[in-house]
Amino acid sequence: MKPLPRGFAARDTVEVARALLGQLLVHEVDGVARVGRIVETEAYLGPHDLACHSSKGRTARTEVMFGPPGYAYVFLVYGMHHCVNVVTGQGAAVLIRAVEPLEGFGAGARGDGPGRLTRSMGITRAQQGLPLDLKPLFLARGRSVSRIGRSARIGVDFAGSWARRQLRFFDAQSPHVSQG
DNA sequence: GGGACGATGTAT
DNA sequence: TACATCGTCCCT
Repeated sequence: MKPLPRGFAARDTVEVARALLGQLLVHEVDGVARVGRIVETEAYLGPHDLACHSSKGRTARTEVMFGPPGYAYVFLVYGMHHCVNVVTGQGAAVLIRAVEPLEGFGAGARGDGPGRLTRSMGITRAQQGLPLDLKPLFLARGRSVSRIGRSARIGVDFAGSWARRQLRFFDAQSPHVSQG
């Protein structure tokens, strides 16, 4: 399986959020590939976006978001769930919220939800800052999405008018999109 | 040093 | 609708 070029993420963040739909997220654990087809994403536009972690300032945690595009930003929420993002640069990133399990998922492991997919694919802060065009964690070409749905982002009600922006994108035909 | 607060998931 | 659970951020 051939990784997408790192430059895939070096575009407008909304464009990347849409282009990621249908592509594959691959994590090799102990030489075994876990493959999910991305069916739900959210765009976090940068320091001016009050829902974006980088809006709280440039800190050790968010530093990778200010680096070059095409790297993984992984964080822990609620003390127990990891979330994985594709950095697009300038403090912006795309959160992967759901994948369709294709390969290497354990029995009963699910991909619907940002915390579920990282758990199922073995992604933790150990993968923070990894380039997404090299093993063990990378993006690859998948089957394109025929209809893209759009909505406000999930769980960012604190962000004022930014909470209402339509920055969540999903495969309208996929049963693996999260409930939100 | 300490307290408030999550880009969630699951059980009640 | 309650709550588990802990890293991060800022000291309100």
